[in-house]
Amino acid sequence: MPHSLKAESNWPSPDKVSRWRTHEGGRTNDSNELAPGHPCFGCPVRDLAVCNALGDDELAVLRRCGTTRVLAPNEALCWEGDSARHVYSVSHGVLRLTRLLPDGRRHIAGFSYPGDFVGVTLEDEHSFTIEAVSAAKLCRFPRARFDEFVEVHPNMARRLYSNAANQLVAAQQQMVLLARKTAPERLATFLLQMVERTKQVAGEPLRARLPMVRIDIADYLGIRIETVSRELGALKAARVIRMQSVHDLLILNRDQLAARASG
Amino acid sequence: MPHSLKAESNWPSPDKVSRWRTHEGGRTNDSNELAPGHPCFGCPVRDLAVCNALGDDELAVLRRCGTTRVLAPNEALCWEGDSARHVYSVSHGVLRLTRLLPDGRRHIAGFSYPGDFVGVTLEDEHSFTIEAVSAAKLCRFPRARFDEFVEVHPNMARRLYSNAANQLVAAQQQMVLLARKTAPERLATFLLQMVERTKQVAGEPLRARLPMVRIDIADYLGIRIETVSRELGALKAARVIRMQSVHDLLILNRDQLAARASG
DNA sequence: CGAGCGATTGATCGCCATCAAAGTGGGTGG
DNA sequence: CCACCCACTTTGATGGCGATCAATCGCTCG
Repeated sequence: MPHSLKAESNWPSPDKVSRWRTHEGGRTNDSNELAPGHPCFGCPVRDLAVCNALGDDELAVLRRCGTTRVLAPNEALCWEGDSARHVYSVSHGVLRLTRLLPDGRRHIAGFSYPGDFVGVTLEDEHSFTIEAVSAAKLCRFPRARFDEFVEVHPNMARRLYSNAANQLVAAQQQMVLLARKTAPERLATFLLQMVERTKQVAGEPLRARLPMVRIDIADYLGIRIETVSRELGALKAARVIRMQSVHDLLILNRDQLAARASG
Repeated sequence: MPHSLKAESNWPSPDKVSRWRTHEGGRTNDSNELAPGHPCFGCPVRDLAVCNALGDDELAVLRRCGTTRVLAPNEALCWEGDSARHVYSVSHGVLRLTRLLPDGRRHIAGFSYPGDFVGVTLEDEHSFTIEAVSAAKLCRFPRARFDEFVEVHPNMARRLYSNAANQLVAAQQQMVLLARKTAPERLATFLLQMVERTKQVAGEPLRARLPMVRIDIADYLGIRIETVSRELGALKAARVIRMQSVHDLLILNRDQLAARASG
């Protein structure tokens, strides 16, 4: 593991990994095929993403062309304009997809979580700079090999299509937000999205984990960092949220949050 | 032809249609299969869209389940939330895909031109209200039949995927515009898009046809109608454009327009 | 303990929205 | 054929939201 990762503890210990695997119903016999040193050993997204669409035999084929890539926070996976020679599947951590205008104005098209594809494109070049928000780990596939694989496995092709369609739906949602919502509405909408992406514990209050820094939120919502702060402050003052820490919110009143999001 | 179409002259006369067909290289023998009364007779987008990905035999199969639908200006093809029972391919005219916030704020996700698919979704419901900007004509396919067809024709599946990928790229472009560009930049960017979609005549000055009304432009760009007018006025004053009519612009200085679009 | 970065809070400014009032032109009916 | 009408567009005056500029806070790390 490269030294660029600040804390070893960011990664699951081996026995944690084992627990995850046994929690995933159905495919346990397949763990027998994997040596602990194999790149896919203990991958927590076995039942998400790429792998979900595949039978064990198909997966074995795909595995052979995949390697892993580890990113430290803020480390780039690729730059906008790089030739698109690989596709990736996120297994740990969160990434951001950013794009710059010539004068440096920045936009974040989205955040990618474990189970998401990144770097998939029909173009020759990556259209985004992809960076780690938090320490991240990915499966990397050479594009040529991946394309061949898709060609032979209709399930994977369907999966890719459905992935593109879902991303399109999300992008259309976001366009409405950017075109027509006010700053408070943007923040509320964003927090609801983050609630969805945060693992909740039954019986405990609703939480929203914000793995990214304030400027990432601002560049995602098309506002400024000061506005993000002020609107969070307003939600706090209105007792809609409470801040456990800068990256960790409690949602005290989800209905109120939804009302402020305007659809 | 329904009376809702104001002017018969909006549609190509039969001999015009014939000229178009002979302009399309390659598939002329296939015209023998079509009686003049057939819905696909003389379709000017035979080599675009759906049909392009298919051989003549495949196309014949698809044809059997397609009918045509004609729309008067501002007539709706479907409403946001309607169950998505059909998919369409635009053959004439321009459509707009709109979405409303609960309080009536409107956003236009995009405009669809001849050759474009519309109404294609993986959801059960249409996610947009689709309306005619100008008098329009479409090929309509029952979704169930269309899905079956796609299932059996990998070329069509690839075509659909590529279509989704392209729409995604366009949506990502538009998000940057909405998140980070100023009003003058938005207008300039939009005009460049319209130049691309306008058929140019070699040797004549560059033109941009704007089939939609000002409020559609505003709702597409996330600004107000008055701002659209003012920025068009500014471009006119700067001798970057000239207005032949409200819907028809001459581009006097494309480089200047590109400079004002900021990428 | 101090340095430095990110977050917050405060003060002011400017772009674009909003409100208001013509101007324009295509279509209709007299 | 002309005059009116109505919808769309343009232009003008004002205001507000969020950007910008500026200062402070507070946490993490050396």
